[in-house]
Amino acid sequence: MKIDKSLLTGSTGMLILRLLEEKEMYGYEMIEALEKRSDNTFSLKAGTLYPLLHSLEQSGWVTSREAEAENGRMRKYYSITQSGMNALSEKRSEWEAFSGAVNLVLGKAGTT
Amino acid sequence: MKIDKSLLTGSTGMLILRLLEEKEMYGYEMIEALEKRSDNTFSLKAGTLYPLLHSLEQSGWVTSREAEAENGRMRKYYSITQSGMNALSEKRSEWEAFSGAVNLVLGKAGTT
DNA sequence: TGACATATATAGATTGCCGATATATAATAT
DNA sequence: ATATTATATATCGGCAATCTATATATGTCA
Repeated sequence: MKIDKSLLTGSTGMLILRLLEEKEMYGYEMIEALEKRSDNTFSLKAGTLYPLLHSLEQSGWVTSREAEAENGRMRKYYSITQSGMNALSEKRSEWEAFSGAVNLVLGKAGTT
Repeated sequence: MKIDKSLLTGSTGMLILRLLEEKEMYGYEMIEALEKRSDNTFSLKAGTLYPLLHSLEQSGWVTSREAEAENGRMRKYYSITQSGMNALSEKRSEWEAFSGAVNLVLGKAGTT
């Protein structure tokens, strides 16, 4: 099914932080990981991700290092910081509250 | 808790249609109803709602009629159309897919 | 009378994401 | 050898959704 893009708004940063909570990753890798882990529901665009990573770094939620991959390519690896973990935790709570409230309005039972 | 506004993006139309599915309502009433039914999580602003209602009407998903309330005030009552019900059903499915995918990435169990 | 709640409306600003485009290298196909 | 595709990062312009601020008008209460 085609998801209205605007539904995604605001949650992308949280999803990226969540990926980095598990392991260090580089941008391109995140796009594929997000697609796979969401059962092909999300396909984050490069034009969305890279600026977002820069803003996450500016916020101090992630740090980056450049490194050469086995194949000789240069990649920029991102890791989550402690501050980023706190932010993720906060965003998780917001998501719980938000989705719970939507479900309340929609009239679905037991989804808090 | 303070919900990041951008989380709401794209779902507001669905929530309004959902309210109108139950009964005819006027704008101001919807703001209060949404606030109440979401446990004070959502507080839709008038500057968001009224333009949204106009666009829902333009899409043919709602119709409006002006009527005088008991107190003599003029109100604009909105009702959902058949086409609006179809749209709501579609948006519900999108919401299920979207929130399910977010929960997949977040790593919560059993939230499809 | 003045303040506040009710009720609808529009304009301007902000934000988040996408599409398009650019650059560069590695892998694969012809 | 050369062309195409996949990998990898990046920026810019634009659109859509929401908010803030503002405007207008009426009813209610102190």
